[in-house]
Amino acid sequence: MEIYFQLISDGASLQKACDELKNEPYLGFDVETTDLDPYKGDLRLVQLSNGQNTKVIDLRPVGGGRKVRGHGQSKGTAFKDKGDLRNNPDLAPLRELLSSSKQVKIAHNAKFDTKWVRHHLGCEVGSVYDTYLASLLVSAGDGDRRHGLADVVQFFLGQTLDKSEQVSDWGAAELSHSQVEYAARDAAIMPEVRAKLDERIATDELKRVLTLENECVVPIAEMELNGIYLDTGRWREQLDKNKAAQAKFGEELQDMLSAGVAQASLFGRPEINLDSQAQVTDALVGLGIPMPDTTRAWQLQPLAEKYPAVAKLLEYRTVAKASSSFGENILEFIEPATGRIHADFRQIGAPTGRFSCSNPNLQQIPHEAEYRRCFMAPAGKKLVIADYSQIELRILADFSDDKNFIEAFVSGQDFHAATAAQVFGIAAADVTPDQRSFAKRLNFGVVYGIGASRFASMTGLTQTQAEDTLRKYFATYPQMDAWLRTAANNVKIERSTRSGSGRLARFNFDENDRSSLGSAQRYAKNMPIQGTSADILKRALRLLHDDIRSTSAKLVNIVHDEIVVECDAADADQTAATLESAMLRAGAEFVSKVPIKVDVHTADEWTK
DNA sequence: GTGAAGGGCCAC
DNA sequence: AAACGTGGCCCTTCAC
Repeated sequence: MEIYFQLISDGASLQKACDELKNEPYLGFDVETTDLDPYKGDLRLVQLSNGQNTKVIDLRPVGGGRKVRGHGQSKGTAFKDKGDLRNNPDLAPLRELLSSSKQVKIAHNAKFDTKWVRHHLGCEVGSVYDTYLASLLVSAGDGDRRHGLADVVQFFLGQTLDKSEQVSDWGAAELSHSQVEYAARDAAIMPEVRAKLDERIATDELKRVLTLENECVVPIAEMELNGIYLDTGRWREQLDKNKAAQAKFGEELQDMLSAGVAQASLFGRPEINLDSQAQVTDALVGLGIPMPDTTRAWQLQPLAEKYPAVAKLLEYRTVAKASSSFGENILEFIEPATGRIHADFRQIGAPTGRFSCSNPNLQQIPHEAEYRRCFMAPAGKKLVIADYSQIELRILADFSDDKNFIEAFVSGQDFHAATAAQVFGIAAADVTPDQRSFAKRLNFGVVYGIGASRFASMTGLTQTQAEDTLRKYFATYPQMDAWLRTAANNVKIERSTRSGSGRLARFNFDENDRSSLGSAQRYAKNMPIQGTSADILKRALRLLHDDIRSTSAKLVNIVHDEIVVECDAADADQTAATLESAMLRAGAEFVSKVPIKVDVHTADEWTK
């Protein structure tokens, strides 16, 4: 497939090229780089295309090479030769085109491209259409579908896209004709991909959620570039404590277990791999302990009181987990160029719309202060930390329109105590700690579709008592009960459900398999709630992004219902007000019958 | 050696 | 599969 493209490598040609494209409503947009990490590599090419007319802009970060095989050569000086690309006046037309919101830039996984433009060209991409996110939305959680550009092009256009040049050497002094053509083709195809995708987006009624997602790309790109500061001294201190505890508990456990091993050798205690469930289980059985089918903590807990070795194993597991998952490895993610951690956030990490995070996962840092206090504001800065209070329960109350549940929120009292009072039919002041605890577990469990047996085992109630408490709970909130039942029933009828923004999830279950149906039904109850919570967070991120643009505030982390912003110490109060406002406005766009509550505070450390 | 699967556990 | 939803990371075990 031959396509028309033009290679640009001087200021005059760039100006002309940008003029040609500046009235297009949509532009295919792509970049080629020498690394996946903008802090490590160079930005080599920026491609823009209206579908017919494609410009490949060579920023030529490597010195020396001036020729591109098979192409005419430009007369001017290479962009990079004039120093930092961010200040190069020859690139002004490109920056203007990219940062304009009049031309929607269509890119596949636009977070990647916008990060490079932000860091290397110093400008924010104005308006984004992400075909990767659009494809994910259309697939509605079908995990079997792939969403690479080649897969999406194949699926929506029926064309085969050759991606073999993707991993070629983009730092080469001379790019081959094949490389440049590949680069041009990836940008040139985007308008057509968007057009086809958009038809599906329209018929599946996904316009609102796609807008939500597209508007969130740049805020997330910036958050990844911002990174978060981790005090390595503090982290090492905690890590050393854990290592010492692991060694100590390991020794003690080893001693206790060896008593149950048959062949105690002449050479001393036989070594057991304490991280092997199989070996540890064998040893515990050898001690005469009746072992349950799994050795997971919740199963072992009841045995811990009677058997010291089990208690020791649980202690060991806790510190072993801490020193493996939350130890040295996290320090390796600190980027030398910034001294900060730049994790990867997947915007549609779950079909519900929740983010996922990796390398490292900043959403699973233990809640204990010993860990969180290591994530800090650098000198002269503050962290502003805000989280939605019981957002999922408020969404459930709003969606189900349950009078009593809404009342529990509107009253503004301690929410779990208020539900306890309603469920047990007593005055709020008379609620015992036990009753409040039951109500709290129920409130949380209900959004996951908890059953009586699970509730019984987590509270210590008998099956009958648990069933009775659940019955009372749902009798107190009849509209909520009805909403959840309808959600479960719709699995078989509609075979799909949606969040507040219209995010779609289709069900995949085996009609004849009860547990498969059951799990689909629990998902159907949970997805609209979890999904709307994600919608609200994403909307808040966009509103926040626009509100802090010209301030010292920077987004540094998000954890499902929490937003962490770093700013100059002097701006902390203003930032807190801005953040709270953005989150409240976002909530109000999806929830109207229940007040949204945001807890916000300012600190030097990421702690409550 | 490498990679997938299984078990376990951290977050919300 | 904890008959409670969504993720990622670490370790062992087992197949290639």
